[in-house]
Amino acid sequence: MTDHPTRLLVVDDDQHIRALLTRYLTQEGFAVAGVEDGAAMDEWLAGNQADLVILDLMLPGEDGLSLARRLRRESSVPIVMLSARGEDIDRIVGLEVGADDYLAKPFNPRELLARIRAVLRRQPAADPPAREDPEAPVEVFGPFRLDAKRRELTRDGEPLALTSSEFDLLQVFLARPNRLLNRDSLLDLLKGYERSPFDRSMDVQVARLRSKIEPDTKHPIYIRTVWGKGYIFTPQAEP
Amino acid sequence: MTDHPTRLLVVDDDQHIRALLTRYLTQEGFAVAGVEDGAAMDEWLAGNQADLVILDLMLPGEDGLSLARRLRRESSVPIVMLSARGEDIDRIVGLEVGADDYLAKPFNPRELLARIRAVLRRQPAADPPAREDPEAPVEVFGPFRLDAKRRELTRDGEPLALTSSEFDLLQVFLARPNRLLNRDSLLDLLKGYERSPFDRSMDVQVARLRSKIEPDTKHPIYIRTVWGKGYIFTPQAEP
DNA sequence: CTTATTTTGTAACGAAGTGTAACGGCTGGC
DNA sequence: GCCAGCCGTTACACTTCGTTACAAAATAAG
Repeated sequence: MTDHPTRLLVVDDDQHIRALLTRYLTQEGFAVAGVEDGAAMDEWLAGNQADLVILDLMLPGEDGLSLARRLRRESSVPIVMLSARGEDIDRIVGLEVGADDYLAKPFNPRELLARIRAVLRRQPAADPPAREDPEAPVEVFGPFRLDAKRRELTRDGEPLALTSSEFDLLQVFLARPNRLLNRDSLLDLLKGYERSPFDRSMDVQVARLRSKIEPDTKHPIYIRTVWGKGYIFTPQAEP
Repeated sequence: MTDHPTRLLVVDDDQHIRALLTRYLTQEGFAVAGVEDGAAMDEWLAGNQADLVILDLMLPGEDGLSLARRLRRESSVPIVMLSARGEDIDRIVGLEVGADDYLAKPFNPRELLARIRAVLRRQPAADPPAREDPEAPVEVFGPFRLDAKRRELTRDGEPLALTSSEFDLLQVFLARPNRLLNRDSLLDLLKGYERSPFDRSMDVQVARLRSKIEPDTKHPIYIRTVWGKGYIFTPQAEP
């Protein structure tokens, strides 16, 4: 679970609307920043991070549609668009551009709030692997090559089928090489919830992953057990 | 149906009126720009396109009548004239010059709105040539090429028939590359309604789309499943 | 060293999630 | 009205993954 308030960025050239939204949404528990156009948005995002962007369609300079496309290309931050147009055709335009929801002006702030919450709720809360690696989408260890974007693992170039959670687990290990990871941490990282006393699911997951990547599961070289403590992932040099 | 808001240009030297009209007409769903005289109008039109021009009769420098004549000479954009003088003679002169309608100050914004709509309705969408959008609505992934405007998909140049909802789905994916999209979001984006607990329609739609674009549906490379979460679209580099 | 206790590995089971073929209601063209 | 095609629903097979049970391994106790 996050330990900071959800950060919203409002991009609208109307000072009045920015003030209104900032006041209202702050009051609802969000951290709200407001900027007036795309250039200011870029500047703000260079130094800050948003959990959701509220984007006006009509902006001076680069317009909202174009901004949304740009945002989408470089991040997966949820977008809610505001627009004066409310017809169905607009919904499609919004979709094409990659917005998550769409609201026609004039709007009821309560409705905007509801949509923001709905979008955030739908946002897969705990996808640790997805935000694990903003930089390096491809990791190599031994004969393996893991592509985070495509969620694909290959050994010597041959694709090796992992299930979703096996992949997530491997990614968590890969991001923390040579580090002891206990079962509680792993479960928290992967599922986002507390581990109950007799939960063995991590053991089983580790066993399943080992069976796919270890040359000899009896003597694992990648994922080693530290008795009474947890597991350590040790990437091997290429053979 | 147009795929952008109707763009209005207000030419009036009174800052107050420009602000009023901009606010009011924006709220009614138009994209509104305001300039204060003929020179500014020319400048604006050099870089933008208007679907209708609202022109004050009394202007500093070149007056509204003259502007209307010039506009008429070089384009067929509809013109609504505003004037402080409300006599019949002016009305006739305004129309004679080529304006499409005429309104005396002080006017009720609602009436202006009604006249704008009436003029636009009369205008038989006769401007397809002028309407080319700067954004290329064409996306490329792998051997595919998706043209949003024509709603066409081609593979290696060969047209590939998609149904309209398959096309919509692909478009939604394409606008959100490398991003986990759960079934709730997809259904909301595509159909606009909540997903009921056992709704499998997205699964079926995804299967149908896969069968048309994936080389091997057993091992999809474009639309991958994340078990328990949703789908991720990963555009591949060109082969 | 022998035995008891704790921890781990893994096979097996079953609930839940997913792929997809088949069915049928609906719509739009003729 | 007929036909074709679209698409939501359903059914069923298959996959995934948490749980459980039990054996093996590691450690602690005697």
